[in-house]
Amino acid sequence: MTKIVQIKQTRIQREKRLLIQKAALQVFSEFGLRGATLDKIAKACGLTKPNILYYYSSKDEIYAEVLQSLLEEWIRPLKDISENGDPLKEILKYVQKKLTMSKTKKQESKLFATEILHGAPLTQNILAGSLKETVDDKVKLLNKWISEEKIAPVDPYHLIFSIWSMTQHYADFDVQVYSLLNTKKRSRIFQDAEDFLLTFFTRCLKQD
Amino acid sequence: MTKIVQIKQTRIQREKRLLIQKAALQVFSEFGLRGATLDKIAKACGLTKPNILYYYSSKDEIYAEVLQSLLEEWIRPLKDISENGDPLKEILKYVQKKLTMSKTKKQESKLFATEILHGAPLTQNILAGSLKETVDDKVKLLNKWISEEKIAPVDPYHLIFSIWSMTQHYADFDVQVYSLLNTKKRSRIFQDAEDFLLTFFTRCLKQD
DNA sequence: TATTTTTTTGACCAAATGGACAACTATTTA
DNA sequence: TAAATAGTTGTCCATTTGGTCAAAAAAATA
Repeated sequence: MTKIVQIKQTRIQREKRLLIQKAALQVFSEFGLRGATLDKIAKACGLTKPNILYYYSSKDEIYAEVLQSLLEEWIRPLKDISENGDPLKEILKYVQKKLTMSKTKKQESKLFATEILHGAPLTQNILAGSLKETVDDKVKLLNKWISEEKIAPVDPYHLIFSIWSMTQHYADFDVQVYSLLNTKKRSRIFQDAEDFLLTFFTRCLKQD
Repeated sequence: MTKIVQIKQTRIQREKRLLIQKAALQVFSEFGLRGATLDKIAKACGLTKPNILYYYSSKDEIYAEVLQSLLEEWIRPLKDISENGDPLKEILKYVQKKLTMSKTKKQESKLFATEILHGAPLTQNILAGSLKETVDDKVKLLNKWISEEKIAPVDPYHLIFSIWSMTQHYADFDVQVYSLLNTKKRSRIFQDAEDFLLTFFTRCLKQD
């Protein structure tokens, strides 16, 4: 008796898996892993619960896959900071990219935040692995720029943390941010945020 | 028939309610509202589940009370920014206070973050109410300082957001922060963070 | 078009969980 | 110390929820 392993996905499998992932991202980011239910995901994508379980063997597997595909995307922009560009410009470009992600990938940001907040049970190895590698690499670059007096001296690790926290704040804490701004400022929030952040980091890093 | 309403709490009630609140904070901050179970809370404080429900009528009520008492404490430091002190010093003092809270009140920070992240169902009115009042008040003060040229011009709302996000990051994302730092830097993380933040805000706000 | 394979679903199950309650114990008060 | 009140718990229940399964429907293939 041979076990038959399906290698190639059918068209329907590709479509439905994507559909489920999208719905799952939405539901997980709103309710967290434990607050999300298969029924909610099912409703969100218009499939039945058993049908979802035909494509994924468990809720946890869906979560793991959604998180996995998010993580790669999440780390990527950091890698783009280039040794060759103008140091300050490269950093500001990164800030802008992260801020844009907060605007356009709010669900992803929230899901990531929830995961880390609750101890990163599925992400720890990635944090300590490929993310740490990339961060260490960029820390070296930042230190080089500092020693060459191309940017003002700061702790590069904490500089990176500050970029992450300030930009992601606009996605993760959007409810708070919106609550505190009046209608006028609310409509130009990302514009204002960009102005603020660019000014901020420029003042802090500019070498005079 | 008269309905008897108990006004004064007994000693045991005070003690046990506090015990439950402490345990609940711990469990809620780790698992979120939906991930936390009465059994977990019961175990964490060494009481039985029915016993907990003798003091609180539901899980949601416990959550609401824990969150409520946290919120007041959370907002308070902002109020301490004084019109009378030296502007830059007042702001830096606030940064320091918030950073200290991230160190000593990690659970509170995480619980607050989770609540906001998931739409602040129980907090929205407070955000839009007393917090907004306080923020608006301080925004006025910051604008005054700017117009008097005592600090450099920045958007005061976003300045406040930046303080919140950067300081709270060390509590909420501790797992990530720790994963990325080596042992040596890990042990002086809050020291380094303080140095970084004070330098950062000084460079950004100093009027020359 | 007949056959095989993939996809879908209604009905069902077991475990987890929030909560009720009556009986019992400990504490307070008169 | 007796009566009243407050506190505690074992047991039970209903709902929610992750997941199963066999049978039906749809799609792909020969």
